Amino acid sequence: MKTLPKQYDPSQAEARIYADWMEQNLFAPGGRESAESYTIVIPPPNITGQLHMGHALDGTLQDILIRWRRMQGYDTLWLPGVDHAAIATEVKIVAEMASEGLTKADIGYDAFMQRAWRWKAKYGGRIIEQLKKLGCSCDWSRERFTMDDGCSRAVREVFVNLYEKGLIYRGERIINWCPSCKTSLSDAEVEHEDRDGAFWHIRYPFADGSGFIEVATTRPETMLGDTAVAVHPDDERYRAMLGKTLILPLVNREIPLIADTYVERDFGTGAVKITPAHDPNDFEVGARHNLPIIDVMTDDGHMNESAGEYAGLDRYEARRLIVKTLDEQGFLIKTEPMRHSVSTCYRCHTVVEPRVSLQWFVKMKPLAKPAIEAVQDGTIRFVPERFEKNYIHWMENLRDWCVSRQIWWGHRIPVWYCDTCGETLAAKETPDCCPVCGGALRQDPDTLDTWFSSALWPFSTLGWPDQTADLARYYPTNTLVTGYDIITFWVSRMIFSGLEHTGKAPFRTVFIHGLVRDAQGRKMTKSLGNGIDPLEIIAQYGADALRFSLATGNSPGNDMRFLEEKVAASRNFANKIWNAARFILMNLGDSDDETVAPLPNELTTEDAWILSRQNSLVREVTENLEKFELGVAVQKLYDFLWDDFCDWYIELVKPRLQSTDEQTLARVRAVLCFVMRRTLQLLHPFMPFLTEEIWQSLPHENASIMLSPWPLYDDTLCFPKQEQSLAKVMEIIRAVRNQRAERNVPPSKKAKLFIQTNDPCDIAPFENVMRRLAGASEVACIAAELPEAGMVRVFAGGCVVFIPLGELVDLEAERARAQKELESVEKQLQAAIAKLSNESFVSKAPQSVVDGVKENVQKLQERADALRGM
RNA sequence: GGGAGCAUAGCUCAGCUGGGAGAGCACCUGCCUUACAAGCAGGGGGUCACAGGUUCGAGCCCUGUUGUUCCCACCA
Repeated sequence: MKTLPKQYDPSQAEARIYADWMEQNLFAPGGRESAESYTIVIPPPNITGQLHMGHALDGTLQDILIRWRRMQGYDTLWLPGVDHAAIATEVKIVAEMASEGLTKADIGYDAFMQRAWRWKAKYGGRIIEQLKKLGCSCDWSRERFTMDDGCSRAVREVFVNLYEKGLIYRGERIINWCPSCKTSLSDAEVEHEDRDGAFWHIRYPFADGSGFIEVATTRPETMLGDTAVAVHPDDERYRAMLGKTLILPLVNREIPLIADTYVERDFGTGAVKITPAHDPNDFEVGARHNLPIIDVMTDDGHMNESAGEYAGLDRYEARRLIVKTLDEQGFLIKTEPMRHSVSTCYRCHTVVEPRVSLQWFVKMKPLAKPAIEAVQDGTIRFVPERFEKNYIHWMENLRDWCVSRQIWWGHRIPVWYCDTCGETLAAKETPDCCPVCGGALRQDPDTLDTWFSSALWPFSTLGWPDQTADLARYYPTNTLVTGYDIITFWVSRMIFSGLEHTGKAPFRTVFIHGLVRDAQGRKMTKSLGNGIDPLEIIAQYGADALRFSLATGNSPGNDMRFLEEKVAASRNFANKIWNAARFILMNLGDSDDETVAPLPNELTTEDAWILSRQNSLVREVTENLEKFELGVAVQKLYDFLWDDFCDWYIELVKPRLQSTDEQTLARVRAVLCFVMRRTLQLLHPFMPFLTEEIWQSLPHENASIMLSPWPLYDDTLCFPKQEQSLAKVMEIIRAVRNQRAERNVPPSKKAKLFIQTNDPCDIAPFENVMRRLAGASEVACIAAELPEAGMVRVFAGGCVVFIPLGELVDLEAERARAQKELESVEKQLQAAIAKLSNESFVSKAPQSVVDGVKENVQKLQERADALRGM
């Protein structure tokens, strides 16, 4: 006889089991040529640090899906990898260098890149190890990196293709500039937050001395770059002044007063200073009016030489000084406090500075159209559906995508310039010399937005642009699992990229989950220091417990709070299953160790009951998984295992396990093992380690539970009649327990049970069970009511149960209790009768509902009659 | 300025296409009943935010209100 320790110890089991899976190469697809494929590509974690709880959730959900599909027989591929996370990583490396007193300029490009690759090796590797600890069954042989050779090739291919189609262009535009990261950002990479600021009203005098015009601004330092003031053409207040010239205070530059419909008459003073170099709207106004563009800032947020005496000052210092000077010179009219939106960098949260510069852009309109259609026509489906609206709205309002970045860590833009003849060349392979004049070439120094390569992830990782076997087999992928926070960054770009470059949508379903928050509902962030390390949780409670608690009570698209108590509860659940397995093992005969016994031909009521319940469970869990209702599925598994199987079935079966009859024993053992095995299979995607560990201990056919087939609903295991019978028995036991507990009857004190029933055959086989579970000394089925007084009388399962509890029975109290119960029953009865006498209810409600009420009336009636008899 | 989510037991949350208000934790009572005290049995606790509406019937559908969170948006 095998035995297991009393408590499940994940820390000793998990590493061993994972190593075993790897040894047997169970994660890689293949060997199922005739099967349909099922593919998930991992949202590649950034190499900036380590796994956080969000990754743990993301990984758990993917692993549940992939393990389930694998057991269903699909040829499953879960393709892992990590993302170079251009800006984020560069910022980290620069910070690390700063702590050593070094800068990028100090060490130069090559040394910096070496350092970055070392960083990648270290942190990329760490993240992979963490995913393994979680139990993720990725095909590690296909692990990819967004900057590996294959992905880099795909990036060049895409860039050049887009360039040749005219969908990528270089132009001088106003873009978002992060003065801290010193690079351009795309619109998506800018966050907006409301901050308290001020609205400064400034006097701009006319050159001819005929007074002044009042402008209001939140960023006075940009006035140094003003090249006009604009008013609305129909604004009566200013119409007469149009065409006049103003003198820009502090700078003494002459600038025109122009008219443009962009100006809102009701806002501020109705007169707007126009700074084409530092405001996107002003840039457009400037373009319409041919205004000069005067850039007054440097790339790190300081004032440049065009700022005259303010040159060299930080932009905020310059702001203070300018306001002060304006005030001193009488130009400042007033300062009103104003809360307004400022744009910040999504990586470092520095206030972004709009800036005119030469950048590469992807033309979005033509790419967005098919990407919108693919979602509208259902080619791609979001779960939950509501995110489709988000996505479509965003795609419909896209501006061109600024893809060039002024940082080193990333994909170099595959464009070369010939300084000799001025040729610009976009090429997939690095050219030797200018194809036009043979002169020397200089590659564009910029790199690409990190999302440019992530956008290609579903196909670049499968070998594209080559038509590889993997690409043919596993692309398009099936399910993309990710958080709603990167729909715009990533999901949308994968969709239009997939459609444009492969002609196919990259995935069928986008399964969206929410954020994992802390116990107070706050986002877990480094600055708050409220992050919880998944590895510590795993070390303490086990990966299964973590996975289980992340899956439980989590509904698609909704945020969840992380509570350690929940993990503890999951750990308890794991231990519960462990002990159920222990119990089964203890009761197996020596010969049962290795052989899987078939289900017996003859089933007892409780056998049929548990098999039937489980059969329903199989159907429901499968349906829930198909609908991505993972949280519902896992709850059902919990309820079945703990309540039905442990609390009832195992208890019901204990008397039979005392039997000395080999056949009886064999039958119970077979059912126990069968149910346990099948439930483990259903649970395996959620708790892979524990289920494998137990699977190995029990008689089993497949070498690993991973190789076992997903259970199927089985018509021959459906026993509604036995389910009903057992429900009746359970109800009786519960009612008796309740009465005993209410009266504080000590467990040692047994009492005889008289059960008045029309179907004694349903009850008789459970005499032993009732002795154990209901404190019965013996059980007698009777046909008619017992005339004797001094008994507790309860109604349960359509029966009346009489319990002689001797001196514990207080007749008066019994009568009072009966009276109270009668009142309640009559109330219910009246409500039910009223329902039935409602003509429209009877005619309009479904028959099954009406029948249910009728049945209920019958029961209540019987019960009321009996109660009146007391 | 648009759009979305959430509001259910003391806490954290489930609740699929309308018909029984639920789970875990916490709380109270009694149990070391030879699988499990990380356990067993029993129990208390909810006008399902508010107000209308649709329906035989609403936590669920519709409208509005309040509170809250988030996304999008170039009003200086």
